[in-house]
Amino acid sequence: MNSTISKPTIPSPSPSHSSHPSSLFPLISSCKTIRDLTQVHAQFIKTSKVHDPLAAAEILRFCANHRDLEYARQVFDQMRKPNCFSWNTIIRAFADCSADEEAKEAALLFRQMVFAGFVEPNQFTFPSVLKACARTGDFEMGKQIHGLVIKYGLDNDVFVLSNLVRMYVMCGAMVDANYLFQKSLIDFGNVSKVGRDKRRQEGNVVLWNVMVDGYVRIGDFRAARELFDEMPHKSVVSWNGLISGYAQNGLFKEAIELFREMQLGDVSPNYVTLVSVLPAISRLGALELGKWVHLYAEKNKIEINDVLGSALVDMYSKCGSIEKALQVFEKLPKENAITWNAIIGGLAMHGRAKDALYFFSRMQKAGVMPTDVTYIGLLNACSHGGLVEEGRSFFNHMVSVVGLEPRIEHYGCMVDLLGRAGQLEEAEEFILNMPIQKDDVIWKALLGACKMHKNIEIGKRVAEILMDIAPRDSGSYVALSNLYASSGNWEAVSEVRLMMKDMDIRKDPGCSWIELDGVIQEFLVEDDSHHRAKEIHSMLNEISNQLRLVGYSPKTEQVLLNMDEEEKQMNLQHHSEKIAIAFGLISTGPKTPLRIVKNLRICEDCHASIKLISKIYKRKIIVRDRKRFHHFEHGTCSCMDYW
DNA sequence: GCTAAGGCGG
Repeated sequence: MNSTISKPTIPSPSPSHSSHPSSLFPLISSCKTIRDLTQVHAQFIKTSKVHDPLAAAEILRFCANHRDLEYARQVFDQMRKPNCFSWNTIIRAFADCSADEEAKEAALLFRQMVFAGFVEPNQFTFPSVLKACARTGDFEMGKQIHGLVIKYGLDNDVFVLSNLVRMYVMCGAMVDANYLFQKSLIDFGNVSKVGRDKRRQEGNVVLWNVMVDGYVRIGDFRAARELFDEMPHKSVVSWNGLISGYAQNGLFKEAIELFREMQLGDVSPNYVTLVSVLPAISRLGALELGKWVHLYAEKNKIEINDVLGSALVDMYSKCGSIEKALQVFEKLPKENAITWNAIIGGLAMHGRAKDALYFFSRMQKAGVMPTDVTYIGLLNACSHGGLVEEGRSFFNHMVSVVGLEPRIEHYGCMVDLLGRAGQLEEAEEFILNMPIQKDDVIWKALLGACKMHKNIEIGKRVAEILMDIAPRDSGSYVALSNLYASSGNWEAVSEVRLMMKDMDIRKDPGCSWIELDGVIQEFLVEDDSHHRAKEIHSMLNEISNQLRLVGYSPKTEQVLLNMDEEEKQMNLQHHSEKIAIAFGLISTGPKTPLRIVKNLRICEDCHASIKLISKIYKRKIIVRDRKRFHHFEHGTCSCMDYW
């Protein structure tokens, strides 16, 4: 199956960006920090200006914008008769906060406002309080507020309505949301009637967006897409919402496909579009498209700030271009840990352990506090570089110096680190002693290490645990089977195979892809569905002859099945990464580097043969497997055969 | 004065 990626034609820039409302109080607008504000506030108290509701509200707003809710609350509590404006500001301040506690406070404030009865909530109050209900998922309160909306006759306000729909969506009440959505469409009449009213149409788009988002949230992508396609008018947010929805739910191809489709229409991608689509590009390793996005940002004067920049760094790393990632990184503002995490993780993935450690020291010098994700990158770097002692000390550093609670991921990294280095007993010990709930992933890390070091004793033990806690997962069966196969215990192999058959558990099919001229070409294991299958097949034969000529003998230990030697060799020859490479060789000019992405880990035979292929055909071959990169050149691999 | 979309991870 192929999916097409757009050709790099860069459209013209889109006008954007909002303007800041000017303040009635120049003293307040000249404030930069809360400290500045306290001085102005003091002066306002002295001059009694603080009793001007507008002035007080602006102070309130400033605190809210600077996330100093405590101060905002004080200012609010000192108001003798807060008007509707002030209530709205304080409620909004709490509702905007991402924490549940604050959202609850917003709802509480709203109750007080209604019960006090001095001022009535208006169309500006409801969006905020509904947002708070949405955040806490307070369906009961949400319904009550819906009642109040009707009581105050605000159920035809697009802002209020879209927040009501959103509240239902976030409370998981899609039926209610949809009912309200349909009803409002009817109430508004069709689009041609409201088309003249720009504001209303915009509100209408939000309503649609919120509904599409709702279906995305409940994972109903078919309904989301249907609604999206039916939209009478799409804004850039409509596109961004679905693109990011796809990308965040593992539907990378769909995300990219939609991004491509967007370019055919009249809505131009903006900053958020790029940030949303980049993770999908990264995951698929679609370097050409990634470069296009980078160029688009530059041509359209979209600021490459830390957020977009980190996404680009990650994209270049995951698409095999660590040098380009480093280039982008150096131009970024570096006060944010995520930016550092992206480059450290990237270096780790490319096996450049020492560089990753060096960047960490730079990060510390820059005074940026590492986060738990930083340590995942560092531990990965140590793991791929065989730096066991360094890894241990990073783990300790994280806990005792930085005071971060290690999460299951960090334990996973440690097990991987110890396991890869052959310290299997210690790795097992480490798991047994960890203070938090063990999951399947952590045992799988150990099982992988057992397979790597052919330790059947521990391997069996781990596999049994795994089959108990994740009985439907093919990974543990395959790993166990490989473990037995590597020691030639074919009887045990077929036992595992039988078990899998009985339980109808299938091995995840190996799959590799290569991007050529903007098209992602995907190959499954033993794939002969490609329109150039014949040429690919003869190239595969040629490769295997060439390999034999230089004295290569296939490493058949990892083949799952008990087949005769010839069959096994044929089986290996048809691994998806080899097919992708054969296709790459016949489809590109001499010396063009080949970039392959594989969904699983690369097998030993493929690794050894690709080293030789890079020498025989004088090609740089960059393979990204499930865990990391392998740069093959002149017969060697950047992983130094340690992966 | 109010609504919709966002980067790093075993």
